[in-house]
Amino acid sequence: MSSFKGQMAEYPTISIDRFDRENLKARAYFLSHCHKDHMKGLRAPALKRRLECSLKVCLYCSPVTKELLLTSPRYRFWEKRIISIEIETPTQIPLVDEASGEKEDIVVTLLPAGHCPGSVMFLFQGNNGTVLYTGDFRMAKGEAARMELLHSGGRVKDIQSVYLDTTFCDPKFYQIPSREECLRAISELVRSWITRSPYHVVWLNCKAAYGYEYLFTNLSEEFGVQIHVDKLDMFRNMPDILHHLTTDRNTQIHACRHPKAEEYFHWNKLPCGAISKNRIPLHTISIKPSTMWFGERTRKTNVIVRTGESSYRACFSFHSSYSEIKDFLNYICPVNVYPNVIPIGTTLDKVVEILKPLCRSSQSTEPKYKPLGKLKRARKTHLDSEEEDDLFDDPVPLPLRHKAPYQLTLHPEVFVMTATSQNQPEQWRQSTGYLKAESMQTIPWANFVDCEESNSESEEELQTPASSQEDLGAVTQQQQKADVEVPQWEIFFKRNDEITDDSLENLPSSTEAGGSQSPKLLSDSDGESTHISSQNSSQSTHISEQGSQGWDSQSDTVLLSSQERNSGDITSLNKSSYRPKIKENIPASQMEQNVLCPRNTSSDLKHRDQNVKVVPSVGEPTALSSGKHIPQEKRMLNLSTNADSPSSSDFEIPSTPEAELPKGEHLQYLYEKLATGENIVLEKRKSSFLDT
DNA sequence: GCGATCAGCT
DNA sequence: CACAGCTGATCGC
Repeated sequence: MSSFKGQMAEYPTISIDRFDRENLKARAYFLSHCHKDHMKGLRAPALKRRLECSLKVCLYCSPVTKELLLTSPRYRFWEKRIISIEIETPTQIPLVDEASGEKEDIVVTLLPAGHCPGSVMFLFQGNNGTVLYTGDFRMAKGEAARMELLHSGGRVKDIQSVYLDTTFCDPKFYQIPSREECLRAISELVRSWITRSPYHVVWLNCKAAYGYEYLFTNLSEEFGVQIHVDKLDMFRNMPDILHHLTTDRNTQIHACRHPKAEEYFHWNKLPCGAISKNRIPLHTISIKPSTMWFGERTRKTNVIVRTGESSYRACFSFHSSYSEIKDFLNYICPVNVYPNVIPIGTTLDKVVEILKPLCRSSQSTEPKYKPLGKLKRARKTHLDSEEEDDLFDDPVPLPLRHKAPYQLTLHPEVFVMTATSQNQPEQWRQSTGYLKAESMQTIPWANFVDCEESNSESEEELQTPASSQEDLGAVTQQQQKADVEVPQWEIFFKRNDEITDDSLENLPSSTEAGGSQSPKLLSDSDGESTHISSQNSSQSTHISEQGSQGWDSQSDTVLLSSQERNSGDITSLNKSSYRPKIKENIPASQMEQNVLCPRNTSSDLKHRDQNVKVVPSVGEPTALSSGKHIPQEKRMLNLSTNADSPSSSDFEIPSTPEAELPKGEHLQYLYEKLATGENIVLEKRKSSFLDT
């Protein structure tokens, strides 16, 4: 639960994720995602009054967050005051004190946070330095290195402070199984059940919160059935989610809810009341997504745990694990870090004690070595100087700014005038790291999941199902093709530890992985659940059978490697495909928007290499960022036919660092590619614009 | 009646 | 396991 008070030391005139008390006088508001604990005061009378008395104060958030927020009537009054900002698009925002007229500008960039639909981190750049507010986030190891806008001139930006999601910043949460690992396990459990008969149904016992959508969409995609939910109104403009959901109870996968759901389930009744189909009783299992973790010295265990005859708990986390948090912070290496969350059972001091050593101030004055090239951290950089670095002044060839961001200036008054078009963006960039199952499997040898799950009921499905192997093959090909077309520039950001970790050496061959070496993902635990968090006894019984097998029998490092091995998957998962789209509606306001949003800021900010002199139209800003340049008509076709959203991966997003580790010759090849990468990328960019 | 807060429960 | 959020009780306006 966030204990962030809303204000950052560097920019106290803006408020983020808190809207009460001192935040009532903020010059601008920011909402990182649509979870209630980040919306405190957002619909309180005090803020409502503030809004009525002010002409300029606005709320800034991602397009998806805006849509979700405005779905609720209680927040409708914000409608004219919300300005959505495209992901990864540095945007200048005026901060005006309406009493004095005093004004300063700040540039904000929204970065996908992987927490729930629409969730973002905010990167602020202004006169008081660059700061990053993470909101709630889940980022896999190595993922920060692939966020282009965290970099400048080939290096990590000089970030003064990070306001960090420390929900799991405790060594006991050392590892949380990767998203795709969990998804795969759940998927296999679902498969093992619903393929038995049309009367075998699964109830996903999810909490009332955004964040499970990628589970729904992936299961729906995989099994070709829609997920039954209570409400889908909020997704009406996000076909990629909407098409996987239904309010029709006649489906084999349910995620509906009811206050007495548990009681219902006890009587074999679904929360929606369904109990039979064609007068034949349903056979139901429940799967409850829960956070499971593994301490540093805890052996890996199952991702799915059986908690009753028909009840399962499946690993699922919206937040980064301890090691993911540390990896992230270590990479960013800010001067200061401020925890947003003090997990119960720990203290601010303890959290800071963990995090401080990863910050610059506590490290040697020598710049930290990063394989990327030399660091130029020593110098205090401001917006200007920071962005002025020559693209090629580093020893290693540097990538282009592939995602050359647009720079917009948003003025509230402009927004009001363009509210109509703002409300109907035609294509959204999903701000969360959502994924399709296929997209996880980008690298052939990274694909064996260290864990296969088997239904304890009987069938030992240790082998990767044929279907997923086929998927894998297809994706792999695609990815390899992408590798050729797109410089995998992030390899230059690869850290030493990533390269030298044991993920390569210990990576089982595919046959190994598919065979006896696969640990179980599932275990019976009827009633007890301590085996997951504890490092002891009861767990070891589950582990022991794994302990005699291959890498699982190795020590802690191997345990960790299972996570690392998968982290790349996470990335591709996060980045690749989940892009809810707003239905197309590109009105004349497109032009209007171009007129109303003068691109007058690039010069101010000297984002030299990011300085694209085109303002995206409201409806079509992301052809570039989504890495696709499908003619508009085609895209519309896509929308109207199938949500089979172009599992379009971000063309510039590589897959896993671990998975991606190229062999020597491949590396050489990539370097060569990089040298010529500019043209490729520029062409893509241009064609994107042309498409609009 | 509404909001804020807290306990209880998932 | 913790999370996110609901319900219901209580209190104050």
